[in-house]
Amino acid sequence: MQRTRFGEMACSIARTLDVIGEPWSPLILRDVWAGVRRFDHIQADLGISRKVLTERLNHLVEQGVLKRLPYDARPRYEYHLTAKGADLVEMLMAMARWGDRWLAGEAGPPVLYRHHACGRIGHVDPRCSHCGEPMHADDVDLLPGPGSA
Amino acid sequence: MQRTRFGEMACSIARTLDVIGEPWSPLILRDVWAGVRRFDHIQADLGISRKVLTERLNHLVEQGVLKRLPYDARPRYEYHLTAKGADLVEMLMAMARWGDRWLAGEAGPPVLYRHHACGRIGHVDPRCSHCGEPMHADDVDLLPGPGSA
DNA sequence: AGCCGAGGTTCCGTAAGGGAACCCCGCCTG
DNA sequence: CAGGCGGGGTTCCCTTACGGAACCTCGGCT
Repeated sequence: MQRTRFGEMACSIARTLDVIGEPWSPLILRDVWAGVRRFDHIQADLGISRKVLTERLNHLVEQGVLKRLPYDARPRYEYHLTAKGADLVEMLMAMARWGDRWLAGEAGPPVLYRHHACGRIGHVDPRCSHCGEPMHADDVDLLPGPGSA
Repeated sequence: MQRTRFGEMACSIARTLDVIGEPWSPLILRDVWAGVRRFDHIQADLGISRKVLTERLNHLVEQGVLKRLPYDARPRYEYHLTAKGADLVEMLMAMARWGDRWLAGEAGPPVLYRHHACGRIGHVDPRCSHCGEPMHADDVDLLPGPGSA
């Protein structure tokens, strides 16, 4: 999509959208994260058109978020998260958390997250990187940074 | 955009995308969060077409993420975050954090976040809601939840 | 030799974004 | 009280990008 490119804006949210903001991209990343790594499997899981899936995968690989790895002597490939891509997962978990809170119906959340360190079912909780206290909408002031040209 | 509706999927990420996944929507929310609340101001700030801005604002209001408030005796309106919308800000901060880490150039991040509780410049750090330890891509297992029908 | 299956590519029809012009309506000014 | 202004949209047309289905390719298998 996106006729207007966001990447030129002095805004990290806009720049991030330039990488993963196209339709389907977050869901493709979710699939790869969850272990659905092959073209046909992703296509079947999401019901996305093969054309668009090709475009999205290429873009995500170009952006260094996914890498394409052969898994057979034949030309067969799997897509895996790079370190840059794995770092996006916390954003996906924040999205999932919001959906769980505000959009899950009676049935409850469709997916649960078990934390390795404590073994319990939990969710992400955004904390300040300095003091560890909660960091929500009203807990911050926005200031111009060095790259605010 | 989105010809395919994501809302029916048993996935909180997909459902969240149905609310804020259309092009421009996260940037509109960022603007409102940052205090740019009026139609013409948002339009000028983003360079979005007025038609699309109207559509997005209506959708976000319908979804209960924004509310439309009069600010004058004349028919003049401002858009504000609802509680549901304010809760989305942690997702925006996660996006901004990723852009700051991976896409900011030499100049550094365009925006800094000052945390009220400690007064320092920081960023969001995703922590487990139970044990408070870091919660990144490799720190969780995904399990089917009650709403996984 | 012929088939299969993964991973794409091509083609066409339709819907959604971009841009610019236009409209409405309450106030303000002369 | 006529005309202008400014916020907040709406309308129109053009172009681009998605959706879907068909087709292609290449290695291996029977």
